[in-house]
Amino acid sequence: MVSADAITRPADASLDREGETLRDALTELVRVLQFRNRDCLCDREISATQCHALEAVLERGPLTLNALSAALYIEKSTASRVVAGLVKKGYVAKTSHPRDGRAVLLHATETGRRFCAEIQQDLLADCKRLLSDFDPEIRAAMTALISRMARAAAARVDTSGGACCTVDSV
Amino acid sequence: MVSADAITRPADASLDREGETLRDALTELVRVLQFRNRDCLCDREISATQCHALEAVLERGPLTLNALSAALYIEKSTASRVVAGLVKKGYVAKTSHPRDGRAVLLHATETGRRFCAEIQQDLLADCKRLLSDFDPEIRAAMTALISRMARAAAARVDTSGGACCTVDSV
DNA sequence: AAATATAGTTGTTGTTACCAACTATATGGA
DNA sequence: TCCATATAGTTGGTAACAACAACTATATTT
Repeated sequence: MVSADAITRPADASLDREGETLRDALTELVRVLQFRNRDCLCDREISATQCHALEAVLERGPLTLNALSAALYIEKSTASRVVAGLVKKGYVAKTSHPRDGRAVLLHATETGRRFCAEIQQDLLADCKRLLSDFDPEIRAAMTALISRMARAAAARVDTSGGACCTVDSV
Repeated sequence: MVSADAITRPADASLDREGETLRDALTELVRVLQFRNRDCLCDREISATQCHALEAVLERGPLTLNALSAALYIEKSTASRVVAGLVKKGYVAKTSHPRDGRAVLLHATETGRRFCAEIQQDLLADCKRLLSDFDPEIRAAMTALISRMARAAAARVDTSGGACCTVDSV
């Protein structure tokens, strides 16, 4: 359906069409995944943001709060409270920074590590189910590309402190 | 549903690996897009959810509140308040349902339509910029995949009105 | 040593989202 | 017909998330 036709057409037309498809699909996907995350996580009494924070702490080693807030694109005050929740649940521990008395270093606890692994396992199963519909070669290319897309999208985001514009509520 | 042994999977290891990549990329993508949406929309003093609701009303014609909440996977009370915001801003109008005195029909106003088109245009530009980095054939495959993924993910979500903790799909 | 900058915390507000309780209309059965 | 039950939306209450602002405590620079 897309193969020969798309190539003979002007690149612009297919880009337009694909852009629309992508936009709509991404909109829907984000919405669905938000929902799925809520659904999957609330069982375990952890929120999506807390889960992201836990993952970030695990993946990127000991982190300061500032680094975490940058990684999640959220304000440091939000990060502070999210982390407070994780600490209360025993998934994350704070230690003081060896070289900076103001700063805090966040570590995942062993419980936190196991807990996160469980969740990751579930999400992995979900992703594998999704992927298993596709041919192996295509699958590999596509995952690589989505990954690249995520990075590209991330790169374009202005992470300057999660600053928004005027939040003038109507 | 097809049981695992009914299908011969030649590349289980690669599926594992790709599943992980996909999971991580999706996590990041969702986060980035949430942020982008916030950032892009707050300019215009509309929230992501309100925007989704407006889109849904536009795309699916006159909708009842129940239908809207199903489309967005949110509780009807949430939908009610989100719509209240849109009505206050003049983007959506309520009319009474011709055949059901309890129900309400939601229409987008002309202002709402134009407003949504603007936003969609911006997001489209964004998606096109993203896509333009890739080769046309790959691009097409990628959009198709994301589109399909969104549908697949949506299909697996329990849309029974935003109910939480109904994880049967693991 | 004083001024300035930075890391986190806390106060406050607004949105989103849930569940529960409620009102008003519809529908089905006795 | 009339009452019971179901359904469509709204409102109350609560909690999480996320923003900005103001604050404390430590670092750094002048």
